[in-house]
Amino acid sequence: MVLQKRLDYGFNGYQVPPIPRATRSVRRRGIIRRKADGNGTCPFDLLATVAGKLLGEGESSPDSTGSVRGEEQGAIVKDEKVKEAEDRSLKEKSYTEGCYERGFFISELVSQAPVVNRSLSELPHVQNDTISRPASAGMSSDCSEKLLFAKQFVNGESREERENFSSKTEQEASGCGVFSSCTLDTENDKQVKIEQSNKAKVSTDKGAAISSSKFPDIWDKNPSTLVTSDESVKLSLSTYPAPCRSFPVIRSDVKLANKDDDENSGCTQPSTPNKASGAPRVRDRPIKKLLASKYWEENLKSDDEGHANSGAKTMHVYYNRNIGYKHQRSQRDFPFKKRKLFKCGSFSNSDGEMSTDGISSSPTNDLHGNASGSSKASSGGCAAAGTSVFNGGRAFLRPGDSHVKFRIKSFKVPDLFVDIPENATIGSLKRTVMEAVTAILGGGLRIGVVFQGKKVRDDNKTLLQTGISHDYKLDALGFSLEPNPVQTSQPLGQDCRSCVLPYETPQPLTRCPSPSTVVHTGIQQGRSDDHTGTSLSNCLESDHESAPSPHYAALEKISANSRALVPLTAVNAEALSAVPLRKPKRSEATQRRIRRPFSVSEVEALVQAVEKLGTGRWRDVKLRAFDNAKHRTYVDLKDKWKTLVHTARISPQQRRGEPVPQELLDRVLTAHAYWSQQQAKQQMKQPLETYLLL
DNA sequence: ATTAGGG
DNA sequence: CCCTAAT
Repeated sequence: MVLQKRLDYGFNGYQVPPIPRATRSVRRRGIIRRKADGNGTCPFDLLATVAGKLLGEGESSPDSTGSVRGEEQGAIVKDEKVKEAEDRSLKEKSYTEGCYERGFFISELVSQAPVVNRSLSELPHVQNDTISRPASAGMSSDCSEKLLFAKQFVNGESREERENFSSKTEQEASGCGVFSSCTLDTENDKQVKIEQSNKAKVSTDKGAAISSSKFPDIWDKNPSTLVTSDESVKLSLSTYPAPCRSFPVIRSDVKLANKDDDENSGCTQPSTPNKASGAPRVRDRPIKKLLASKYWEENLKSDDEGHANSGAKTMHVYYNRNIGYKHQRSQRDFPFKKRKLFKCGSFSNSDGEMSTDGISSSPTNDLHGNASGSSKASSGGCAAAGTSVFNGGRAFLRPGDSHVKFRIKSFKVPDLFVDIPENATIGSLKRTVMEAVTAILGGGLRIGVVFQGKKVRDDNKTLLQTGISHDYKLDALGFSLEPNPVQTSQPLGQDCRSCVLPYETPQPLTRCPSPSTVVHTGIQQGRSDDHTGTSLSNCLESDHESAPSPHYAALEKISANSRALVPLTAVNAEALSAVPLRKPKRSEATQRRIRRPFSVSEVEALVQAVEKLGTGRWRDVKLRAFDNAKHRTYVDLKDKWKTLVHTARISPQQRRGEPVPQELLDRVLTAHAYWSQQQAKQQMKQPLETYLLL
């Protein structure tokens, strides 16, 4: 009967009808786990929150299970697969002739071989095994012959997967590409430029190019399988140049700049759509984020003009990425719209300072008065949120004013390590960087205060006692963002205790001028700080997710009057609480995964798999065609199929996105119809059997 | 963990 | 894509 049906259908690619599997020996793999939640345990949660919001939500989801899970797990799974395969072969009973012609299978195996540049000829054992594998005895049904073939097929399949694995691991092991060089402007450059021309025209580093290894187009070679090399590029991101440094320098030379001149730069600019993702060739491979270790370096003193000062110190802190990540997650539920509102996507810093400089001079409106002046700074800060060190600050002093006012110019990003496949899209790269940065901030930050080259550890000291008065020496005060000790596995060498809480200011709509945050990418070997690499802008223009709210610029304000920072702290906390600060609450907040449109190649693979396996076996489909696409879960595949069917039914005019070849859509409809029918049949038989049993 | 469907 | 209910 089944056979008849099948023949009627005339499609010989279908394999077997869905068979309920009582037991699964193979589990998970590539399943995206979300809902990582972490509680803000750091004392400076506030700051972390702020920073996180500034950054906006991190893009990529933690779908990558990491590159570590190579061979070891692979080996395990292999066996399981074989087991399952055999297991299944014994269970599946309704087979149809057409499918089991050896030729068919063999060719299938060949065409589906996940190994990019291999053919069966190179893998004799596979072929042999596939063909000569003896059928296991113990079949009870009368379709032993069919089972035999089925088994062969299944075995072949598992073989295929084995091969898949080995090749994968191989490539994983050796596929560490390297970005050769990138360039971009340094912040210092910008600063200089800005200083020179009041116009604050900043050359963005958008041009930063990743001149690097070719982006192998694996797709072309084997479009039907989603297996690609696992070559990945590891980027070491750090501030440029070299170890991030720069403490903000409080300066008295307040400059006013044309506010509008720089508004067009940076993230407000329309970004080039990330077409790459749609292209079949560019595989949105899981991004392996190896942000395991982060280095926080800071050199004390050195103003943003590039004047290196003496007394430079460097501090390395081992930063636990996982923890940071959790926090990152927890911050993600920040209202998307909010982020959009403020088109502040970059970590740029040049703008704010220059432009507004609305020096809030009024001694009285510490909070509101500053809002105007600081707001801008905030924007700058916001941009820089993902950084570890304040880059610059400005003091606004007024005679007779016992308050010390200043503004943080920017932050710099500490070293980050990113592991990303070569064929990843720029968009994903940006996302990754964003995530890295966010992770840091999410890990909890605290502020360190450096005065005259020394860390001020005593939080109880007053500014006056410390020497920070309205007539303190300029350039003597600095701030730093430091990893939270609570989250840090390694106590910072030079622990700094002092801190200043973030000062939140009402933020008018401002934008970030130029994506100046320079991310320094270098060849990452383990976690050596290699600063020879290149830099990239990590302004995620293409992804509107980069709209941190300027609200949270970690801007501190020091009042010479306030005995200590305590009073201010209270105020700040209060101010913050008034803002949509929902992070602490929804610690388990999850972020919506980034949208990753299926490429034609993927659709092709999906269709092919479904034709063979049918609908309703998404796990198998996943394993079969998307085993290496870690970001595609079976649910995704199912959803995609759903939309594909829908797409196929609507008129071409109504379709959106990357057009799917009509041919594929036709196959979708055909397969869908077929399997729907099968399913219906299955349903029919069910009650019948039940009836017979009774 | 998977599947199926609605949102 | 997300979320859930039901397996």
